[in-house]
Amino acid sequence: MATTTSGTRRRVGKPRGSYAKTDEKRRAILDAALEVFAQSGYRSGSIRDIAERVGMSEAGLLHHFPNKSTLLAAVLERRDDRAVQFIPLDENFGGRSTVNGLLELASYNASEPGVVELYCTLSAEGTSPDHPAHQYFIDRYEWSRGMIERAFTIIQAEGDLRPGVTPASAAARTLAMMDGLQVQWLLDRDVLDMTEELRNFFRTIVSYEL
Amino acid sequence: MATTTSGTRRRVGKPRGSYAKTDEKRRAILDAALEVFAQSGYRSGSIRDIAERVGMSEAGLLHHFPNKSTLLAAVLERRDDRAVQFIPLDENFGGRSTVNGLLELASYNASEPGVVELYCTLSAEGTSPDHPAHQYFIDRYEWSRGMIERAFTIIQAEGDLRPGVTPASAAARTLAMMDGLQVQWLLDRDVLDMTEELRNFFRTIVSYEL
DNA sequence: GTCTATAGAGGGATAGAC
DNA sequence: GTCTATCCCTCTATAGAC
Repeated sequence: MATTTSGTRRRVGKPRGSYAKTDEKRRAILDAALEVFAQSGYRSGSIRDIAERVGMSEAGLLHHFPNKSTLLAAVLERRDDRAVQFIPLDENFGGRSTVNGLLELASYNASEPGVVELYCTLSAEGTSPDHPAHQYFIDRYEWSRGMIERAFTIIQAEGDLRPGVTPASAAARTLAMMDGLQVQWLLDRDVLDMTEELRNFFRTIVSYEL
Repeated sequence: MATTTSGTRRRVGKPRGSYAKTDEKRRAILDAALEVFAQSGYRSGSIRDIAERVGMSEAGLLHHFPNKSTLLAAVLERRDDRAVQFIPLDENFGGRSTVNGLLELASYNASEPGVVELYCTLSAEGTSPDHPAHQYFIDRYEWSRGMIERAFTIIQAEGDLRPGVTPASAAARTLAMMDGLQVQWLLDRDVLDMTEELRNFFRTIVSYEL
């Protein structure tokens, strides 16, 4: 096999080193796009703004990404594993490790306001059926709920889920709590400690010490 | 006192009846604006779209509201008491009645997707400091947290708050839960019962039967 | 790979006629 | 109170030069 495809780029018959600058540009564009989409949302965020931040023209930017929605998809794809990396998913997947991972994620989020803004803004915007990221968010929530539900099921089997709590309900409520805390935190970062409140929430769900 | 001011309108020296049609138009505009701002947000929602829905020109609409942000303020002001009406605020304010009121509010919300969309979309958009509704949402959350905190303080005094739960934390988390459930509900209305999940949440906060 | 130029759509707001 | 006409801005995307 002589061809490798990475996204839409083709790297056939040329030395890799000559693409270093292109990849750097792409990364710079994605960083700027994250900022802009986070602050203005997708619909109101402009390619012009992104291009300015990265120091190039709109046409220059569109050489790397054919259009705006492709750029959004690339931003989401790039940041997607961010959350997942906090949770051991393979054979090390466990109940308590997932809960701890979510707490660490909340803590990490508090250090990256831009990313919090991005997901908060885009998930609300993305509730519209005609939004380019609509299906992305549907899939993302479905997957996350399932993952967290499995974690709580394990905790329940260990006898550490509080009476009356079901794994499915607790999973949906965990995501809701994380999302909702972010809104209040973005409005006023001093009014609320996201990690501490998420921990308080978990204390009402599981019976072991946290 | 010969003058009455209602918003920016002045009704001096003319019979009230002659304004019935104007008020009707204003209401129609506000209804359309709610739909548009709910579906597209403030920044991407257009006066043009709102005017079309109400069957008039942009200039005609702008006769009633001088500009776009004034229109947004009017939409928010009009729908603001919606939530408050579910909670007895005067001398009848109480712990359990507030919790019940919030459950009824969640139930009402599920029957008015447009209003849920509006607040979900705008509160996320409004986290930006330059958004015209930014301060509105800061004030709104602060007021709501205080109100709910007072309710939980009463419940605590009655010995019905679960051990380890503080009124302030429970208040912030109650709002977070309501907001977060709405996002998931808007993405897929069959995946989740907002009222039931809010009730499940309250069960982890208070110790009396719900 | 990046630019200029431009097309073509859509937006907020104002002036002035009726 | 509502309209048409208009101004001037912003936006995405494409064509084609370099």
